[in-house]
Amino acid sequence: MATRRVAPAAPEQTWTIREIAEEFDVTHRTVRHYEELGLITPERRGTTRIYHRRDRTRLGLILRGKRLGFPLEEIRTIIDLYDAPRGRRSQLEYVLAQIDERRADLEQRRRDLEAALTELDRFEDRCREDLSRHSS
Amino acid sequence: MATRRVAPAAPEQTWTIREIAEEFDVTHRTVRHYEELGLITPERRGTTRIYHRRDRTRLGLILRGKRLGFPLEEIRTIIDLYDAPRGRRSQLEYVLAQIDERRADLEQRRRDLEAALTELDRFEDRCREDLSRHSS
DNA sequence: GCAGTGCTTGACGTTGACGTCAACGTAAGG
DNA sequence: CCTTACGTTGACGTCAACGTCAAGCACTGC
Repeated sequence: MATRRVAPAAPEQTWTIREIAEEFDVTHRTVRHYEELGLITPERRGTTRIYHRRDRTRLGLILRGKRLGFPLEEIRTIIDLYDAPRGRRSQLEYVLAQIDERRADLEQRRRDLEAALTELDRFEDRCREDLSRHSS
Repeated sequence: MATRRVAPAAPEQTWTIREIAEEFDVTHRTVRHYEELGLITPERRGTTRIYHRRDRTRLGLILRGKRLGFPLEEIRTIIDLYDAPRGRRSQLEYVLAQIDERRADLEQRRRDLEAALTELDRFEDRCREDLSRHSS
């Protein structure tokens, strides 16, 4: 495998709490709450929080997890999984087992989702039939 | 369309609160809570609650909605939609509009879900690569 | 007839996920 | 130098979704 060339230390872009909060359409209180629970750990310049791309990525994962109905504690274990050490074989196997659990969970949700959409479609068909009878 | 023959008033099966709670693997307190919020309205024989097939169907919808991460109040508006009066044309059109909103919501969740599953797959691939390097 | 067992209604407690102050630090502009 | 804007840390409030008693009725079996 070819070795990658590293960019010459471009001054990485950072964000303030207000900026990422507005960008993701949450309040700064929400962002701080996630930090209290250990879901994001922004850099500190003195006392001020500095957010990097990594933090933005994590915030995106958190909010998607929320839209899917996962509790924050569970979300933490999930995104921590992506950053978990995978050096030793046993660690890797643990991570792979966790992945399987996660997938099973997500696939259950997918089944629920497909069922809900199917029912919704059938219901719409019935309504449209009723509507056409009105017109005739 | 042919008229349907109605079954000769078979003694419809009913359930007690304990029975449906166990069947759906929730506590009776949960079932009562859903009733307090108006999500199910079991028959009353004296003071005792009697659950019919209709209530079981609704409970199933509620729990699926929960697995998909919907709040109970929203779930109520959804399942009420299925029982909403659709006699007048305006009512039908309202219901159809609601259906569209619901579908948009569900499809957003589906996108989130697919994205999460795709990322999980890619992550598993990386882990399996690491693992194979261990073995070599 | 009385003890269980199951069902009932309150009423209060708890947990998760933030909202909402209050009180203060700090860097920039007028 | 003083205001203004944005940042910070507590601490407490709130709302949803139940859990957890307590206390009582109603039928069943012995």
